[in-house]
Order: sequence, then structure tokens, then C-alpha cells
Amino acid sequence: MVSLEEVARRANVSTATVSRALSGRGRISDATRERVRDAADAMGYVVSASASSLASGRTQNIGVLVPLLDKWFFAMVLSGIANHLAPRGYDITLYNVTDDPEQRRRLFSSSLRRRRVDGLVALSVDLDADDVAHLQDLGLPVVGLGAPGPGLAALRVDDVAVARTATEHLLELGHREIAHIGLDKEAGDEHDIPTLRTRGFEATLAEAGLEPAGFEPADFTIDEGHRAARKLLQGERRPTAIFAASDELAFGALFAARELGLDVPRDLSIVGVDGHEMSEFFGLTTVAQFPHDQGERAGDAILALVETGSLPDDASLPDDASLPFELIVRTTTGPAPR
Amino acid sequence: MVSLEEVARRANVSTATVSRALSGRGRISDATRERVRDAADAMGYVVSASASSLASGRTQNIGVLVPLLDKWFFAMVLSGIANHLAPRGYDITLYNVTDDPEQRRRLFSSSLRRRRVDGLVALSVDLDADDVAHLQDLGLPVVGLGAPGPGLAALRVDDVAVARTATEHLLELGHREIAHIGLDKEAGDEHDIPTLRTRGFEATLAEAGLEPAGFEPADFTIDEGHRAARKLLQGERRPTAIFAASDELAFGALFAARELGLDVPRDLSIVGVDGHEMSEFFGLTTVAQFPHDQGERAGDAILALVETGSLPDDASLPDDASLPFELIVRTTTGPAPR
DNA sequence: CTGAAAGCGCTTACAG
DNA sequence: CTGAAAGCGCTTACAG
Repeated sequence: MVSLEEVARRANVSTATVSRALSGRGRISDATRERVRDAADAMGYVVSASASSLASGRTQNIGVLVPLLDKWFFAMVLSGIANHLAPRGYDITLYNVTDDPEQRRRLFSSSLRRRRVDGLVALSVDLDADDVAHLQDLGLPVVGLGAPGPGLAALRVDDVAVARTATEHLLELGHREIAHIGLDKEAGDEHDIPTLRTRGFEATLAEAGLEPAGFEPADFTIDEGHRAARKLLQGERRPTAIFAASDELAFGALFAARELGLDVPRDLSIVGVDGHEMSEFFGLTTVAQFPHDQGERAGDAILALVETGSLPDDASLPDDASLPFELIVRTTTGPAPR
Repeated sequence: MVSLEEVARRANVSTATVSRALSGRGRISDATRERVRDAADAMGYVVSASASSLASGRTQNIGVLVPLLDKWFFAMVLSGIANHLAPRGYDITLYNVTDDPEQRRRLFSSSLRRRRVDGLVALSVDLDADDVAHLQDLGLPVVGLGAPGPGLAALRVDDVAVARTATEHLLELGHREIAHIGLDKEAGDEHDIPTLRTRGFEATLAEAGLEPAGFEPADFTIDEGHRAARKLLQGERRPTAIFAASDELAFGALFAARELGLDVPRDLSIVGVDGHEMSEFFGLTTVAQFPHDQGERAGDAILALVETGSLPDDASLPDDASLPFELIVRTTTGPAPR
């Protein structure tokens, strides 16, 4: 591999000058810069990441904390982040946050502390207070997306409003017996996304003088949506509509309805949240959010913090719940049966 | 951040000894090792990635070349790789290979040459000969998974056998009019996965004295499967069965069949490939492969190469098409209509 | 605008 | 088994 020094020799300048010419930092004459760049190109010189990092303190690398990589939503977000960072010369290193306490310990007390990244994007990884403290100890800029953990400001959609939008849509169609499938959280987790959706749902019903026709807790998977919907639909108070807190839950509910011989939307309306790539094929009415764009936004935000050299103290964005969402009405919702 | 030197002072040894105690390289007495580790733990010392890399030439980081991050299959593979590497102290940096020539140029001539990784895993990213040459120039161990590009040995399933399995299943059910949806590749791309599947399909039919009842090229998306299936089903020679080269294509075909009022499997049988998480819900008969496990295997393979310090020349695994697959018969395939 | 030199924080032959 | 010292390949005040 070609070193800085070889380029310097070839261009007849000092290594300092090569560094300046290639990095764009510090003053340098146009003529010299060009000569150096030509030499570097001709020799195929590329700076060594570790040497550059060690000397400068900058890594040109952003860490991304992700939960299950196998969920469509997070894959889309990651894709958006990558799309934004790659053209700007930043690499991405992936930190998979699992539920395994041992892995988490290693992640927070070791992996993240090797100073491999200039900043972090934390997706909705459900960190506990301890984890958040560890994160903040890193002294790195952090941008949250969704609801990474208590006390971490983040870019978010307004999930109460999302739930309200979905619920109002059902109310307008005349539904009065509306059930909900969401995540069961211990009380008090005020900023948790599923909790906010449940709250928006309940508040909207309450304003209409109604009570939920049922609530069934479920993880955000098709399987669980299926199970939960079966339970709701076979209960004594059969809902005419279900608000599922994610599209994957809604897909599961659709399969359950089909199995039970219910026609959607004649017998049952279903609305989800996300705008999953498959929702169109199911004709699913959903409140779409735009994870790829969210990823790009997060990428933009972390670079802004990193490149202004914000101090850790002011390095977290203000909590910003203004990410866009949009009700997309398709064929899984219709007028309430009379 | 605590430095090696501070740990050395606290433990009353030289920095060399601390390095040895913490890295496990070189001889050291048990007593000293323990004393140093205690000091390091107490001070919360973690080695600096860039300093360690610069001095040792090892990065403890593996690069993964991925195509579209938004495909279920690749997200699963990535998840498997991460699962294998994290517990072994390796980070993952992600290199998103897009179709944009400018991004590709930057990736191969710059990003990958910064010496940020000890080895690379290349998923099916459809590299051209030039890209492969660039990859090999890196002097790094590379493990391919699927069919990353011409001339790159890889861990693979035997895709001809996969197609044969699916096709024989349809033949055994009495189907004689079988169409195929796959990727249209220019001729000659011998190692390309879709091409191998098409070949396996055609060979199996030929052995039974049959010709395909149609072929419709399509990208591996639901949308495209939908479009392709509509075209096949509305053609003059309507097939009684479709072999789709991926589950996503098969999902699209299912939607198309439903739209056209065809009952599956009474009027039409459909078989896919992958074992997608949603295939069970669709009742899709499929030849499952196991992308998460494949990721783990690839992670294992690249670490083996990295840690034995294999020279670049012998650093590619022999082409190994022995990854497991399995026919899963569900309800989208049935006896041919008479 | 340019260069000489110190320094970033480790690792590892080498010597003892 | 342990330490002194060179060196990994850059960047950046400092001086001119």
C-alpha cells in the first residue's frame, strides 16, 4: 500500500503538504494541491483510516445502534442512513442491540468505547436508563430515531397523532366497536412508541364517548398479530374494526379474519401503521411513515452535529416529533356493518 | 478517556506489559495479568481502535458488502453475520453496493482501501469483473455468499438442485404446463443465481420430455412477480403451475391469481424459493434456504481466514455449494387440474 | 504557502 | 516474564 510519504516524494513536497492537499484542511496553493492530487491518484494512494483517526481524532465513521436487523422497518431506516452517509465519505458500523444482557454489557462497556465512531444514531432499541447513561458517557454526539430510550431526545413521528388519525378514520366510517392490538408495556414508559399509540387510540375514543372494544397485547410480528386478532375476534364482544399498531400486526389480523371466514372490510375493518412495502398488496389501510426518509434525516442530523464539533453537552438534538406521516386509505377499511 | 499508560502506572508495570495482559498475546505471569486487568477494569480502560490498528495492523472489524438493504433476505443474512461476529469481538462495517457507477467507483477505489477492515464478506451484489479485480487487489481475505460476482468463490446453495427440487415437486403432482418467473440475464453469466435456477428448471423439464409453458423475466420483487404472473396467466398457453425463483415473486403471483379469480391450488399451483418469513402465512410451498444460518456460516468462514492470517492468495475459500435447502410443501401446490 | 518535528496511543521485536 | 524503545502512518501547531 502506498504511503503518504511516497506521495510526498513523488510530488516533491513534505508529508504535511500532502496531508493538507488531500484533506482540504489548511491553506495551500492551487498549483501544489493539483500536483499532489495528481501524484496521489497516479499512485492510487488512499489514506489509512487508523493512522488518520489516531492523529486527528476523527474517524469518518458513524455507528448505528439497531435492534433486530430482520425487521423491514429497521432495514429501511438503515438503508436511508447509508444512502445519506456514503456519498459524504462516512462509513457505517453496525451495533446490533440484542436482549442478551451479556451482549449488551459488552456493547456499552467495551465495543462502543473503542472510539471507532464520530457519532451515533440510535434507532428504537429500547434502552434502559443504564444504557442511556452509558451512551451519554461516551462523549459522542447521538441522534435518536423513534424512541431509543428514556431521556434520549430523538427525531420522531407524533405517535399520539398517528393513532388518532387511524382511530378517527374508523370512527368516521361509523365504527363504534373498535379493538386495538399493540405492545403491552409496563406503566410509566411515557415515551415508548407503542404506548403513545395506545394512548392516542384511547384518547380519541374517549372524546367520542366510547370505550375500546378490546385490547390484545402482542409483539410487532405477523405471528403475534394473527394470534391477537384471533383472540379478539373470538371474544364475546366482537369488534367491527381493529386498529393494529403496526402493519405486520395488521397482516396477521388479516390472515386471522380470513381463517375465521370474516370478509374484510364487510365484516371487519383493519388499519395498520407503517406503510410496509407489502401493505399495498394486502390493500391495507395504514398510517404510513417513511423509514427510508427517516434514515436520511437521521444521517443528516448526526453529520451536522459531528461536523460542527458540537460538545457532548449540547450534542443532542431537541426532541422533535415532526416527522411526516400520512393516512393511506385502501380496501381493508369500510363502513361499519349495521 | 483512560490511556494504556495510566493503567500501566496504576498497575506498576510497563505499557508493554499492559498490552500483553489485555490482549492475551505474549507470555505473562498470571499474577501480573490479573493485577493489570483489575486496574484496567477499575479505570474503565478500553483500547483505542485506531491506535491498536495502526500498531498491529489488525482492525477487529469485518466489512460486509450488501446490495439493497431493504430486502428481507439480505437483512437476515446480515443479522446472522452480526450474531456470529459480535460475541467474538469483531465489529461490522457496512458497504452498500448500489447500481450508481459513481458510488461504486468511490467504494472500490476509496472506501474499501482505507484499511478499515481485516476481511470482507461479499453477499450477492452482482459485481462485474472490474469490481472483482478491485476486490482482489485489496489483499484482504474475502468470503462470498451466494453469487457475489464472476470468479469469486463463495458459499452457496446448489441452485440448480434447488430448482430441480421445486420442479420435480410440480411434476410429481402431475403438472405438465409449468411456467417460470426469474431474472432475465444476458447469456453467459454462468454463476448467477437466477440463471442457475432457470437452468435447473429447464433441465428437469427436459428430462421429463417437457418444455416450459412460459418464461417471464422479473426482478425479485412482489410487484414484478405480480406483473409477470398476470402476463403468464393471461397468455394463450395458461400454465397450471408456476415456479417462481423467489418467494417474493411467488407472493406477487399469488396476488395475481387471486385478482384473476383463479383458485390456488385448484386452478394454479405456485412454488417459490427462500423460506421467507411470510411464506407460512401465505401457505406458500417453497424451497427454503436459511439466510440467518448462512450469515453465521459466512461470519465463521471469514474469521477463520482472518485469524489464521491466510495470505491473500489462498484467502478465498473453495467454491462450496453445500449450503442446505429444503422443500416445504404447503397449500399453494396441489394436483394438476385434469 | 510550506516544512520540520512532535505527537496521536498503541504493539512488538529485541534484550535481559 | 518484563521493560525500553522503535515504529505504525498520519495531522497539526509552530516557525518561517
